[in-house]
Amino acid sequence: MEHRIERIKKQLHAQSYKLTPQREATVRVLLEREEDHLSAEDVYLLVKEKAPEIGLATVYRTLELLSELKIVDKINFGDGVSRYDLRKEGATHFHHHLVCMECGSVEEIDEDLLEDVEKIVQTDWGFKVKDHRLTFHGICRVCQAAEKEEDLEAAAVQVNRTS
Amino acid sequence: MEHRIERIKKQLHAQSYKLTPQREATVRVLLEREEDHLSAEDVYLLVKEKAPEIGLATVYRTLELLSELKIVDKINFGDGVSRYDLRKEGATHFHHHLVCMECGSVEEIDEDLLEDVEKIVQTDWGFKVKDHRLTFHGICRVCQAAEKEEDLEAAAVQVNRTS
DNA sequence: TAACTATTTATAATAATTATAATTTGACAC
DNA sequence: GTGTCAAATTATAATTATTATAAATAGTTA
Repeated sequence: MEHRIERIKKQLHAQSYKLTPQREATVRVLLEREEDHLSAEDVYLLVKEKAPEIGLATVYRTLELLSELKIVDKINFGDGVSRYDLRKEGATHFHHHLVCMECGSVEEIDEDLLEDVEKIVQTDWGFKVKDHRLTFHGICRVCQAAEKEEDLEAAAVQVNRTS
Repeated sequence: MEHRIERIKKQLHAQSYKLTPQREATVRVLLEREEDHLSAEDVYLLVKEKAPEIGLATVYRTLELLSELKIVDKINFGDGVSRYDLRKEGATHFHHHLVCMECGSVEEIDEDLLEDVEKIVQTDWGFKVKDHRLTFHGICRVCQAAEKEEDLEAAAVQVNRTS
């Protein structure tokens, strides 16, 4: 944790930004909740626990700054709120997401998976790829199991009826 | 054009929705500007030219409806506005986008390209993929050429100076 | 024609985000 | 240490996109 804070501090200093207490508190929240996909509001509420005097605008500005420095990625899953996602250390690309259409859960995929596709885009479309956003919408493992369960129960009812 | 309107009319009727004059005007705008990625506001302004009495809320509702019926796809390029993109006739998947970080242009890719990746996601993550959103951010062909141009000019200045 | 439902309009409300002005903080010169 | 300055923050207002509400309209069926 401290190590990553240090690294981020250096990244900020490299662009002559400071790691103010407010910014540090924000980064800490992001590190602690790395698995989640927090909205600015979410971050604000969590940061307030550490630094109650912080303002919402500061959180927005901090997230914007971290986003410009590619420390976090800003992503939108179509619910009208921007969410902020820490980039893994050393990752050159943004990771992918699996959004469940049933339960709304969001899973991350760190593997690249797009190397071949990006090559095709570069050669066939002449587009120099710098970054990507890939999100799959579908049914997660858990909800698939639940559906199967329901189907079995429905089938059982059928059998009871006809027998 | 008329043929596609007819098809959309049928798709609406199949779910017992009607193709009202307002809805038809909206669909016509989307068809005419198929290459663009219009926001609700953009659509509203264009529809107003055909049907000046239409209300913004109706446009929103219509786009929402078309989106539910998978006639259009709602997409967000990170500028805080939802954009609406007609699905190609018969397309089962949403097409991909190339967003230029220099000039902001948006190009479309109709090829699927993700078949292999989706297979991997299904088998390795147990996630049943229903749809996807893939956007590449980078430099388009035109801006790359412009950059090369600039580099050449800069080099020429160097040569003039040192000679 | 009357009754009913879906749709639309006009407007208000909400929610997310950004801008503004005043204040605070921290670094550096003296 | 004190004064000065720029950057950052706070509190608040403003803006923007979107959604909700109530009344009016249109189209359909009995």
